[in-house]
Amino acid sequence: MSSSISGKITQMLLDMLEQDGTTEIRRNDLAQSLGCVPSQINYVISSRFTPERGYIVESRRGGGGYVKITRVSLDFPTAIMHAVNSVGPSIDPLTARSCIMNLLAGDIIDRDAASLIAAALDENALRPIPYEFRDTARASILKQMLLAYSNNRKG
Amino acid sequence: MSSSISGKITQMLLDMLEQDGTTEIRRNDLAQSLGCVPSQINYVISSRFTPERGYIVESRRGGGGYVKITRVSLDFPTAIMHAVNSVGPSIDPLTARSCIMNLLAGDIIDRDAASLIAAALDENALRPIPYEFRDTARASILKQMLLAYSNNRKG
DNA sequence: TAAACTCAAAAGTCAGGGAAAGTCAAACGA
DNA sequence: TCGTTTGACTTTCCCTGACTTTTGAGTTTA
Repeated sequence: MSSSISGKITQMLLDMLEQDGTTEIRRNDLAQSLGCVPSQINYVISSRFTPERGYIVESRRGGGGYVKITRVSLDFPTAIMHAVNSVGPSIDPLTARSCIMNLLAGDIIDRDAASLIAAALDENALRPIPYEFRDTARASILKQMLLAYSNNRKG
Repeated sequence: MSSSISGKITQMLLDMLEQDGTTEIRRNDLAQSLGCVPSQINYVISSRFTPERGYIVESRRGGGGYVKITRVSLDFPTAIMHAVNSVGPSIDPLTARSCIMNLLAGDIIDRDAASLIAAALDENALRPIPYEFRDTARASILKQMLLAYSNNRKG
């Protein structure tokens, strides 16, 4: 498992996250120090530090660029994480709506959040997206928002 | 972020604005004291202190020239409408982000809302959308969310 | 004296080069 | 097969310097 380079990268990132659940790296430096090509960092991040596993990833290109990984706090996340994992890669408007309503009804999210999430996932908001991509986009947005909400609830 | 010179300039200007929402600088002096070329001040201003992000910039050339930056603060409905109208049909990730941050800084939206909106507009969330539609989708989603937030506050 | 004429001191513009991360598809391997 | 590894190419952002434009002040001229 960690005999592979990807395993080592994963372990290293996990170690860095151990401190306070967040870490900021320079992609090229990390690749350098681990003896791999920079793009392999992307591979590891996109295959292991996904929303489903409770991570938020931010980055910036150009001079002074960085990649920042944040682990969502696992304080009261189980319901949220359950929702995130149950969404799957694609979700239609009606299912999305009832997912939100369920979370609201279960007091997992508050009314303001429900309203914002519903707005973002609405067909009107997603109209500029070609039809065949809408449901996957909706799923992705929903997961990111739930994760952000969960992350915010740590204080 | 402030590892780059542009970041330092940005921070410095933000600090100056902190006082009373306005600041007047001598471009050359500021550049001198920060160890950069004068035109970099223009770069920072034109990329970060735009009307879209809630700032107005005035200046004069020649002897006794200056650059003046003012942060506009508006009441809730006006600010929301201004934001919605200033977005246009398309918006890139960075501009979207600072639009949100500006609303947050002006106490127009709260921290939870800012975090949720930011998550929905993040490149990660919008990744399933083909590149050429992303910015228009982002703009559409942003407007819908702001409108929803606005409606929620009234009712 | 008033209009016209320098002139230097500011700020603005722009294009190009460099640095850093992202993308993608092909090759590879257990 | 399916996950890994690689590297060529793209995109974004930062930084610089040469060149342009504007402005106010001082000087000259009718």
